Amino acid sequence: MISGYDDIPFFDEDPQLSGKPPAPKEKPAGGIAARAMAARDAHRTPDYLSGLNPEQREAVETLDGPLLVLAGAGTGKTRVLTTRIAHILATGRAYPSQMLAVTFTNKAAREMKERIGLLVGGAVEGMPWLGTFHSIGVKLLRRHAELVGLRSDFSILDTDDVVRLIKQIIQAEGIDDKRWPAKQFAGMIDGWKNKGLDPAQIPEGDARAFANGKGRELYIAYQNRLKTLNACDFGDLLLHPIRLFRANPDVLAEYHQKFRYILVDEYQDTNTAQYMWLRLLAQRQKGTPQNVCCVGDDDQSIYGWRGAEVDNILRFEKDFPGARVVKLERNYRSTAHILGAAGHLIAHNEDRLGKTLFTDRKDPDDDKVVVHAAWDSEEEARAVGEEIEQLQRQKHKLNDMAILVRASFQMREFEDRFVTLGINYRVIGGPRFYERLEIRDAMAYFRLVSQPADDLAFERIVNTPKRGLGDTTIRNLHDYARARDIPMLAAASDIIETDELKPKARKALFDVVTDFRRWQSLLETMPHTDLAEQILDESGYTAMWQADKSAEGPGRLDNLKELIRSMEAFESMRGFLDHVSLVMDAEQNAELDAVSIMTLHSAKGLEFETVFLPGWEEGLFPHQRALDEGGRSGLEEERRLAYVGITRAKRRCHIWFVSNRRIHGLWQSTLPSRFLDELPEAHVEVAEVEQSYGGYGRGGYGQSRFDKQEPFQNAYSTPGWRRAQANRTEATRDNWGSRSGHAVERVGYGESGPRSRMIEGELVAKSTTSEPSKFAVGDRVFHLKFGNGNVAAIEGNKLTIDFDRAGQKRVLDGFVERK
DNA sequence: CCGGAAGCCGTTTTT
DNA sequence: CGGCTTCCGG
Repeated sequence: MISGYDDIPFFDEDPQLSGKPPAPKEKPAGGIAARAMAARDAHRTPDYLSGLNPEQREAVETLDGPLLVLAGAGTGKTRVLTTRIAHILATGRAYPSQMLAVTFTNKAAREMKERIGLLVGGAVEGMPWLGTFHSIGVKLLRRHAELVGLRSDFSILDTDDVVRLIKQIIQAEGIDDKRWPAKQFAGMIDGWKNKGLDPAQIPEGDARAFANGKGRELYIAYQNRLKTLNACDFGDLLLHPIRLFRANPDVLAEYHQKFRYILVDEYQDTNTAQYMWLRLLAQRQKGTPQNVCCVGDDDQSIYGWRGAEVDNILRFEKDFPGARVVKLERNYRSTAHILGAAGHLIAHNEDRLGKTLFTDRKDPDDDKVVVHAAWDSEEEARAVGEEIEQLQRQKHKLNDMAILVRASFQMREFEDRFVTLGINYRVIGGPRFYERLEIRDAMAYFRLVSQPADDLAFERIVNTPKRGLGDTTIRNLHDYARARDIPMLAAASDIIETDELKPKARKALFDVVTDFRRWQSLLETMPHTDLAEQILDESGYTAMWQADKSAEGPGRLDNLKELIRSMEAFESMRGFLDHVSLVMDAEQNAELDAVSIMTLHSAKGLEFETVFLPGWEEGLFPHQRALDEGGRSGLEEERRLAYVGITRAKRRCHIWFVSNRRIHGLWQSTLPSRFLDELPEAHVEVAEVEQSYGGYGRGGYGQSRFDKQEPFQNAYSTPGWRRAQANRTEATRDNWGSRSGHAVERVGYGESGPRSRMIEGELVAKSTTSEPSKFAVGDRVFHLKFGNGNVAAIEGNKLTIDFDRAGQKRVLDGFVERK
């Protein structure tokens, strides 16, 4: 069971505690037994500490006072964090409930819980205050909602709700929402909240920048509206607790007393609001030590563009006087070449505390980091595909390989290629489970049942499925509700008693109101999963998808079932709603052996035996916009991103750049990234021409931009490299080896359509068997990526197809359908 | 209410 | 160029 927030009593979580915090055990009382135990413990290193290196151990054992752990990539950061917690528990310095441990993502929180569980044994039932900034914020707010003008059953709005709400507000103010898009304003509000700014505090310039000086006014209107809706946006989950603590020192003092140890992971990613939040909780009265431990890596700060303040970590020692700083630089992940390359690159940054990763690993067989050139992105994908096949032949698992791109549009080329080659892949990132239409609809039903003031939920589902409650009726109802300052559901309840609506609409609305009344009355008594199912059935929502004849229908019904199933892990509807608002992960299919494709941003924290880093070209990486908008610090963040990319690799790192890339539909020649020039020759080699340097007959482009450039002062002017340029041959045909099935997994992608973004799990072409193909030469077929074409030849399950637009390709038959 | 057509934009993403 | 959104018309 995943523990909800409301099952945990406030101060006496620990049965042993009987209402009082435990006496710290560092000074054993005078009893003989106690002294004996202390003596024994002094001579024995607990198991969990042995095996740590000296720095890690210092980070674990420095318990009193502020501590900053600068943990380089692959230096055992999570191990230190979890061991530290285990150590605090084992030495009896605090109960699990007296530790506040904050992470950025739910994934990180989950991982930490698991690993603590392994260390401490099942004894610790999670830690109630281990979670993301936001989930802990929710927990605080549920307890003290009334102090910030909310009720404790408040709703949490996601970005989509927020935009819709803002749009309404903009329109209500009589502002042209074309000229002043709600989305943009939502972004501005988010930015202000990241900085911890109330409407009164936003800079005058910002306030003027939107809608002819109405920025502040709109922000105020938005906050008022949220209050009426009894709702929070994500920013509020941080800001309300800050307000609450500032306005209620007594409440803050309770938490000061409660949290004996505070831990923050990924400190380099904290924004100003999170920083203020932390300062409030960490700054105790004079005399008591601030047991704050922040762990982070300034070299891996890659979220400046969304409000993260690297400065927080750079300034730690000033903020927390007397802080100890421990650097973890011994790397357990990568080869010396990989570390050498990454280290040399990141040394070009000025704004850093300065760390150098090292390893004892000495293996002459280790590969250097390899830089490859390709003619264009298609060739890049083809060559990467060939390398992957090569590795596969050497028995490397696809799960150990990843392609990390700067921008998601780069993924497509690789996907296309892998589909063609039959290489399994999974795409990580993008829209997720909870964002799917049917999930959001279902959630709106549940939200409205448990929080009747949630007008956004009401408006979302009042006419879904269709009930004949069109725009006119809804607008009437909306006005009616606003005029009386009551929620729309309540307004609906009133209005059906009047004759303001046409009989048909009135009846439909009556049914809706009656349904919700009934469901609300069941909320307390009926198990929430049963209720959820009943809601979806009785509302006609399930039936709506059952009646849907399109291809998506069945999938959506499956997703709804999955939603209900996932509710079982929660104790209440409320707990479940919080979970879905805050935790957006989709589960992965771990069974499937597949190459991972993701952005560099989502790769942070992961590691792979082999990493491919395509697209190292000026303009793409570093990205032009980062340079334009961020100047030097923008460039440095890009460089950190490159550093993150390289340091994901354990054994092999292959970097690519192309000479021509299609940008917004136009072919442009591109220059190799400056980051390539910043790699050290000692650890990097430039690939000789390996296999095909085809250009698919694009011989005319043979003059590469490259050849016209100033001579490179590094390896790219080597003979091998020049030969690579010269040796471009005509296209080699696709190289079909025999291989078994193929599967595509879309982790976290919702919605299907022409470009399917569904998790497909195992699918499509199961084998290379000799089973006779169900296609015949001459068949007219359709392929998802290549469009329509005619079958030209068949070998087993592989078809050669002349596509109308894409030319001749060889494709597994599972990927096409007969027209 | 649905669907075609026109227009717009074009990093990175969590909560 | 092309994908996605939005808008208007049937």
